[in-house]
Amino acid sequence: MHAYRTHNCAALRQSDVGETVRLSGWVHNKRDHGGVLFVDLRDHYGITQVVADSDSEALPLLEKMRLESVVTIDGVVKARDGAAVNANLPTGAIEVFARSVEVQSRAEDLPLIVNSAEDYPEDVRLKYRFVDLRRERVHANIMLRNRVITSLRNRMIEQGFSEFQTPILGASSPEGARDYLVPSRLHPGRFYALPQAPQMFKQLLMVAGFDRYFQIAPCFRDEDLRADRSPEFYQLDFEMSFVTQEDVFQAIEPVLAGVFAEFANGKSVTSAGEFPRIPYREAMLKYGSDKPDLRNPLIISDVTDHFETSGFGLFEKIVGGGGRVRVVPAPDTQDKSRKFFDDMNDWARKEGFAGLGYVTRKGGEFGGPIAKNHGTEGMEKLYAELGLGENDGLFFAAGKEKDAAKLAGAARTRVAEELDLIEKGCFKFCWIVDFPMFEWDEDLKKVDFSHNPFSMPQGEMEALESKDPLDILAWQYDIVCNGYELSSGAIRNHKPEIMYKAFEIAGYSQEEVDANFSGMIEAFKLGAPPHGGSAPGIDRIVMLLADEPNIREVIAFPLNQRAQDLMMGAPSIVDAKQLRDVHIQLSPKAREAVEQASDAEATDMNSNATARDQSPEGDAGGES
RNA sequence: GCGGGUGUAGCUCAGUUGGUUAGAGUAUCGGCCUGUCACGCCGAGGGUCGCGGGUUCAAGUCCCGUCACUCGCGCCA
Repeated sequence: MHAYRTHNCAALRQSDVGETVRLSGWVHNKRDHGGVLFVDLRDHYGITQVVADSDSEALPLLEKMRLESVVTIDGVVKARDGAAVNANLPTGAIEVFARSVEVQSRAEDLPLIVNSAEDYPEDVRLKYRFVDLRRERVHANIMLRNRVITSLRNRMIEQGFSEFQTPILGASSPEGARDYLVPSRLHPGRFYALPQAPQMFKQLLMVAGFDRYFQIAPCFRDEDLRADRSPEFYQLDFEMSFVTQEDVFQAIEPVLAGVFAEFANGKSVTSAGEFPRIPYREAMLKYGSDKPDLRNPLIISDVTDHFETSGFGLFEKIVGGGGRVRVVPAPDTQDKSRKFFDDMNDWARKEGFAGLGYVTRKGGEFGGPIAKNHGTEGMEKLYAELGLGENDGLFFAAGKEKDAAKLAGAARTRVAEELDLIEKGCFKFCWIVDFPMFEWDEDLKKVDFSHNPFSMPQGEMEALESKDPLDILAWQYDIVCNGYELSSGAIRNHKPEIMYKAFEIAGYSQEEVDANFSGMIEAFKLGAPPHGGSAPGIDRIVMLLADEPNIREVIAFPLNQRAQDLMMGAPSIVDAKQLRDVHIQLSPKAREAVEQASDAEATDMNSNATARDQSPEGDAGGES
């Protein structure tokens, strides 16, 4: 007989009755009836009820066994009597009568309870993640993640992509997010950077002639976190040669639509080939966002021209100053109280906006200060143009175009949530296309890249030379699903002269470009195919499929919101020798912080830090 | 960096206008119980009310500061 098990904890059925079996697992739950004891034995696969009574030598041992101890049970499979059958359990028709038990590992008092769906504070969950991961929901999430990644990989291979690995220790790039830096021992004063994305390398793979690359790529960004943002995350990174934007869309839509349909659990999914394409400017107007949630039926409209001359002075002033007025409909709000509308305004102010105006309409009757000042005739004209009914309210966002769009976008989401208008049970995809190549940087008073500087401008060199930079669009696109940005991608700029020109428009000299991006520029001078790609975020895909509001729920060992690993104590204090090895000296401020932390950890037994941190010699922990 | 929320037993939470010895559930320990599956019943232990300061005869409760976690903004694809 196998040392630990003949079956897993989900395997046994009616047909196994009478078999002598050996099961191993965790003590999930116990029900002690004095003369008879029930133990729910759990492993990765499921739960089997183990029973022991006074005829079994296992009884006294099992009685004393704490929850989450690991045991091996030898016993016999018995059928359960009719009333005792548990229909909720796949193994519910049988139980294992325990003859003997071997204790593999005794559990002490638990910091959180595995057999409960109770919500625990995240710091407790993350510090004891190995226990947390035993719980049904997170365990299922991590397994879903595994299946999603396997499916993505297979689908990419089916599409003719090959998987490659790219370096983790790379060069720092001044573009984009802050890098995680790694000091170099062999090269004093120099640093590696962890990849924000394998951007350069995947493009170089195209230059190297591999044609279709993909990778389940780890990416790192040293920026502040959000519920849907982790400092380390995985992307389905891919790149293709000799393709147009359309080719990229046709390659990836079946992969995403396919994997979502596979794991959507009954939810509907936008079909491959039917992802709507929404130009960036249209998205900003109609949805007030470049990642619109298309489950939300509300559409924003621009009504600026109605308020050029209006009795409503505030809007007239904003419009006169070049601002815009955007509106979000609030359909069928005839029964909503004044408080509903005032609360929306309070919410907008709390979010840092100037305020959210509103008009009520109940049975055709307009209400609210804007309607009063603007006049019934003006309001009717406005409503007719927008196609609104006699019970539809209207929220107003006014200000500079960017602010008005942003407020309208936030209000669109808020109104739809309040009125419960968001369609359920579906995944709605879209492409956001035609991103502007450049934007006006208000702080630096100059033109700058609005997104990725390595995207090909639409119209290429001719556009750069002849058009207003702010009117130039890029072959750049995002995939959005239910309001989450799943990926961004582009047809790359593979022509050095166009790249120099684009950087010149953004105020960078050829020397600066050469200094920062010499590797790629050199490559493009030695025969580069036109190429493009994208990189859907895997954590976000799993998060959507698992219907989780937080990315950490689908990562086995996530960092907390301050980018710490509460279980292993990262980032940790390192000893002086390690610092010397990599030619690093701490600033006075850093040294002070380290000393304070060491003192605090030495005295504070409630500290989250592990004992390892306290060892000044640094020789106590790890596997080195 | 900024704003919101939270912080009371190992864990989840309650705690009134400031007023007796800070409660419940769960976990743990002890006792009872032969058919439960969130088993049930009886009992016990377990508290620096995040921390520091202040107001007061009296603070979990009010005020100031601070720390931690979290959500959002800034930042970031």
